[in-house]
Amino acid sequence: MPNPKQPTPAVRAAGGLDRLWRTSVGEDAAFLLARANALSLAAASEVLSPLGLKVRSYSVLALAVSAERPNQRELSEFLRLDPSQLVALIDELEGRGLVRREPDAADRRVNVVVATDAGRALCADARVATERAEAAAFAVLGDDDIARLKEHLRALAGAPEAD
Amino acid sequence: MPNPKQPTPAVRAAGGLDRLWRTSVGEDAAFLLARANALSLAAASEVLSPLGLKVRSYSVLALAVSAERPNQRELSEFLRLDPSQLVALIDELEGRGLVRREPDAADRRVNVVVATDAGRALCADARVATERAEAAAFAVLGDDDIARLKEHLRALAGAPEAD
DNA sequence: TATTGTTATACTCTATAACTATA
DNA sequence: TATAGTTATAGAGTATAACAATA
Repeated sequence: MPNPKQPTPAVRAAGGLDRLWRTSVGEDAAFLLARANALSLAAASEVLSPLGLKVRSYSVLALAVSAERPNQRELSEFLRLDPSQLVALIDELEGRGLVRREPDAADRRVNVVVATDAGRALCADARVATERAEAAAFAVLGDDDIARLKEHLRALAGAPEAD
Repeated sequence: MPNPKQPTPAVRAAGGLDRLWRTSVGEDAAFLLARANALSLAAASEVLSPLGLKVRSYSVLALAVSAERPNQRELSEFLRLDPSQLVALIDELEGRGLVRREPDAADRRVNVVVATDAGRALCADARVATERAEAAAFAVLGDDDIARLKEHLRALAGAPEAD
């Protein structure tokens, strides 16, 4: 139901939601962050769904496509998901032929997760779709503001400083 | 497990997570937003837990404390929660004597949710705690940056323009 | 007939612990 | 003995539909 419609009668009768935006909650950075995230997540989910991907599986796929050859433990820490959750995500992607587990030669316990050609193709499509959705979701801000916002979020998210 | 520790051996052997930050995922605004939100959420949850509150119940309580006298439908739309979820949240707060349902005189179907004295007191404590936690979580940014970030997030979150 | 709040239910995430195979 | 990946399971969170009271 978290899908927005027009306000219901009981809300309009009370004067609309703007009233509530003026409370302390509407000033709370954590609340704003949560809301912005929910909207961005919903936008991404919507365009990924026709491709058979969720935000989670897309982020795994995108990392598997990269040249960095991440192993499961790295994906787990980077995405802040439990290793057991990654198993399920990778199982599904592997079952669809989008991704492959390659045992590391140096340490045969670790699996490197790499994308197949099909995975690369799908990921490219998904990337176009999400970038378009993201642009729409962030359209209320100007380009400079978006750039600054991303810098700030990178800092909050704990990204390494350098460049 | 989403609780951070020091990197595991398999991660350090691969060169640390900074590699993965340099992929396209590390540039994705939606990913950054999700990560920043997860960290802020975890920080808030941690300080609210000793007060017997979760982020959800705290936001309901904070709105009930406000002078705006929100009804359940307004809370539902503002917090983007299904009405049925609010029932459970309010049931719990009411059971603890923090909140009261007051039937609206004009339309007896609607319940206005108002905080009790105990609810106000607890909310005040919770607000101090979360503000402190928030300050710590955002400490990597300067005051000006935080102010600008909040403006941007307000815009993304769909807050009304005026002031 | 429509709407508010409620109940019931199924489904998806998330968290936890125990297991295996390698080291 | 410790770690990577796996399995199994229980809990929290989420979405959906149907219901009673009121409009």
